[in-house]
Amino acid sequence: MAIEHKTRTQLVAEAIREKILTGEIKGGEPLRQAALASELNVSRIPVREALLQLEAEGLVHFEAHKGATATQLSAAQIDEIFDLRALLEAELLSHSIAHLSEQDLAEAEHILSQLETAMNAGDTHSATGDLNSRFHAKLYSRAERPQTRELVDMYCKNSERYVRMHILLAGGLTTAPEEHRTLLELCRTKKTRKACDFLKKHIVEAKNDIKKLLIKIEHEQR
Amino acid sequence: MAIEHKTRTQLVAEAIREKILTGEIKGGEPLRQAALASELNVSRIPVREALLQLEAEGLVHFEAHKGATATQLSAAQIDEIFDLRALLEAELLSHSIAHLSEQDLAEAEHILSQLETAMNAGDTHSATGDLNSRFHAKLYSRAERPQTRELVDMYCKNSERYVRMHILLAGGLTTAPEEHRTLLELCRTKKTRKACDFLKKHIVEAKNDIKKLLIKIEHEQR
DNA sequence: ATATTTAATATTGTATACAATATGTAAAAG
DNA sequence: CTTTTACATATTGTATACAATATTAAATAT
Repeated sequence: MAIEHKTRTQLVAEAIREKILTGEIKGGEPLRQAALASELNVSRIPVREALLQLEAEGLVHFEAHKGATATQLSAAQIDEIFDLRALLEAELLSHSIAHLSEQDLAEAEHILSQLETAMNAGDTHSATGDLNSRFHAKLYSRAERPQTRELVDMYCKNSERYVRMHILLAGGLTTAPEEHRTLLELCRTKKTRKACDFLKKHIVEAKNDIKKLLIKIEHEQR
Repeated sequence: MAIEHKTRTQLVAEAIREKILTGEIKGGEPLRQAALASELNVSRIPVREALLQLEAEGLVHFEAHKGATATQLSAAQIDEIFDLRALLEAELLSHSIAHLSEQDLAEAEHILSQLETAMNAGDTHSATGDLNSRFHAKLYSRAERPQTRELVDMYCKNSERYVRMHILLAGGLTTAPEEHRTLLELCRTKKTRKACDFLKKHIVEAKNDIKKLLIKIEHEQR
C-alpha cells in the first residue's frame, strides 16, 4: 500500500475546517488568505482553493474581492438544516432498515452502550457526539443511497459546531437515552414507518433544544 | 447601479458549466486545465478555481494529480437524484402552498399556458424545459426555505442534461400536460397533502421515463 | 512475445510576482 | 462641522514560473 500523498490544499482545508468546527475560528470571523498562508507555511493558492472547498461545505462564505468569513448560522438556518436532516435521515433509514442484518444491529447496540457509558460518566467532550453520530450512521449503513448520505454528512458537519456547544453548555446530550433504545428496537422489529417517524421526532427535538440555547445566546450578546 | 464586475473565475465557471449542460462536453470527458485556459484566454488559476466550484455543483469530478472530468451519471445515480428531488420538492411545496396568493397562482397558470402552447407547437428545444422549471419554481416560491431551495436548484441543474436529452429524443415532455393542471388546482384549493403526494408521483414518473431512455442508450453503447 | 524497468513527456500542484479592487485616512470643499 | 475627494494601504484576483506527480514510450530483462 503506497503512502497517501495529500495535497497541500487538502491539508489546509482540514486545518481550517477543524478550526471552525472547534470554534477556534468563530462564526462571522474573516479568514485572511495571507495570514492563513503564513501560519500554515504555504502560499495563498492552496489557501484559496481550500476556502473554496469549505464554501461548498457551507462552513465558509466567500465574496469576490472581499474575502472569506466563517459562516454564522442564524436560528432560522439551524432550524431549516435540522428539518432537512430529519427528512433526509428518515429517508435513509427507510431504505436501510429492511437490509439491516443481526450483525449490524449488534454493532449498533455496542456503540449505543458505549454512548450510554460515556453519558453516565458525564462526558462533555466530543466523544459523546462522535458515538451518537456513529450510532445513527450504523442504522443508515444499508441504505445504498450514496448521494443522500453525502448530503446528510454535510449537514451533520455543518451543525456539529452547534451540537458540540450544546453538549458543552447543557452538560451532555439532553435527548433521553432510552430514545435511542426505542429507535434500535423499532429497527430490529422492522417497523419501518414507526422507526422513521420516531427518528424525525428525535431529530426535531434535538433541534428545539439547540435552538433554545442559541436564541438565549443571541439574546445575551446584546 | 454600478457595473457588475465578474471575476474571471466566475466567467470561466459559467462557460464550462454551459458546455457541460449543453452536452458540448460529454460525461466522462477529461477537462484539461491548460486547454481550457488558452481557449478562454486566462491562466490556469481561474480555471482550477472554476473547476472546484463546478465540482461542488456535482458537474465535475476532481481527482488530485489526475485532473477533472465531467461527471457521468449512472442510471442508479439519476434514480437517486430524482428521488431526492421528489422528497425535497414536496417538502418545499408543503411549506409554500398555504402562502401562495391569488397572484402567484395566476402567474403559475400563465407560465403553464405558455408551456402548453410550446408543447403543442412541438417545441423540442430548451424553452420547454425552462417553462417547466419556472412553473415548478413558482409553486415553491413561498416556502421560505432558502437552503432547501438551493439544494433543489442544484439537483435540477445536475439532471438538466438528461432532461434535455429526453425532451429531444422523445420529442417533448412526455408527462401528460393535464398533470400540471391537476397540480395547480390542488394548490389553489390548498389540498396540501394531496398536492405533495401528486407532485412526488409526477417527479418519479419523469424519472422512470428518463431512466428507460438512459438504460436503452447505455445498452446501445456496447 | 510479455513483463518490468527506465527515461521522456504531459499534466497537475504550488510559489512568487504583479494587477485589480476594496478599505481606511487625510486633505479639500461645502 | 460634515461631506466629499484624493491618496495610501491592505487585501484579493490572476499570470507566470517552477516543482511534483502521473502517464506514456522506449529499453531491458525474463
